[in-house]
Amino acid sequence: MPELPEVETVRRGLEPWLVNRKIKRIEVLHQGAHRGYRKMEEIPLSAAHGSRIKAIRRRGKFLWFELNEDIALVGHLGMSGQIRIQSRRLPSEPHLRLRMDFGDRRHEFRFIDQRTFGWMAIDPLALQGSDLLPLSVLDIAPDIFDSNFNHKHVIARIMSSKSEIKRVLLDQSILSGIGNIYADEALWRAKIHPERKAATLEPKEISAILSGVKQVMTQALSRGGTSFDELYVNVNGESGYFDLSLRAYGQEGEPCHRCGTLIKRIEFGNRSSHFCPRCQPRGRNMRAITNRSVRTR
DNA sequence: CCGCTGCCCTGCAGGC
DNA sequence: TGCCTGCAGGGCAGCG
Repeated sequence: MPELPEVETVRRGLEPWLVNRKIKRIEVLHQGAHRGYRKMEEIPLSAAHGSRIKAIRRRGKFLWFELNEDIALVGHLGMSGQIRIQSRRLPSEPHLRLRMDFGDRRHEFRFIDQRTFGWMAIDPLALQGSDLLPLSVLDIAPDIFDSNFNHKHVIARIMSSKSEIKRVLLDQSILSGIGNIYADEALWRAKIHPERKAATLEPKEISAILSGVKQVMTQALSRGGTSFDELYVNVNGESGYFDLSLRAYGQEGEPCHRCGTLIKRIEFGNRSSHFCPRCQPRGRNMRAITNRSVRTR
């Protein structure tokens, strides 16, 4: 599942191939790959034909190619999206959704997406402060590596939420780039229960979560950066290059690396949270709400 | 305005 | 063996 470190790895991998190159042709092989984003006016991807890619930028999990001061080609990998610089001669992948000719004799850009939650679209750029952002990114908060990231402001926003901290961490309008995996990992590092109400957290505890986020993402980035070769600019989601370092996510029934207590999995909404019941206690304020996690066994 | 649920989609694992 | 169900989870629409 591509979260910030995976998208950033893709961005870094694409830069040497695409910056200053001209988009010759984009071919959409699956309509879903170019579905209208929100109520955005749908501009055909062919509008990018002939444009030079000035820069490749990222905020949170959103990636975009800046084409000029007015327009960008924006992409989101969704859950299963992959971007590869691939030999033109290789046959189409089973879930190839879009390909782009960027003027390289031997290689082309391929967008592959099994579950089709990903998309690419032409999006007008707008000024936000000193940043040029695609319209679809205007509501996305700066991520933890962004120079606009404001630690105090984010702490205040988290504390003013009425939700559980896990939900808040997944809210891309407060702090972007975090998905289910990194949320669980950061909470494990900070020793905070995923169902703690955000408003009950001390600033110190939120700082611990934020540094957990930064640590685990930095670690993932350093590994992701070493895992791709010349042709593949993306990380292979299935290879689990980061699995070795996972302490909570997907570790149900495994002993906690700190205390040996078995990691527990609980449902929330349509998804799940993984945590150590001993290192990450609910805290007094949670006891009244539910004992669902106890009932699962 | 805010918070939460349901939904989009496909492949795969596990149960019967 | 084959069918069915549930699960994976990004983010949005729509509801209360």
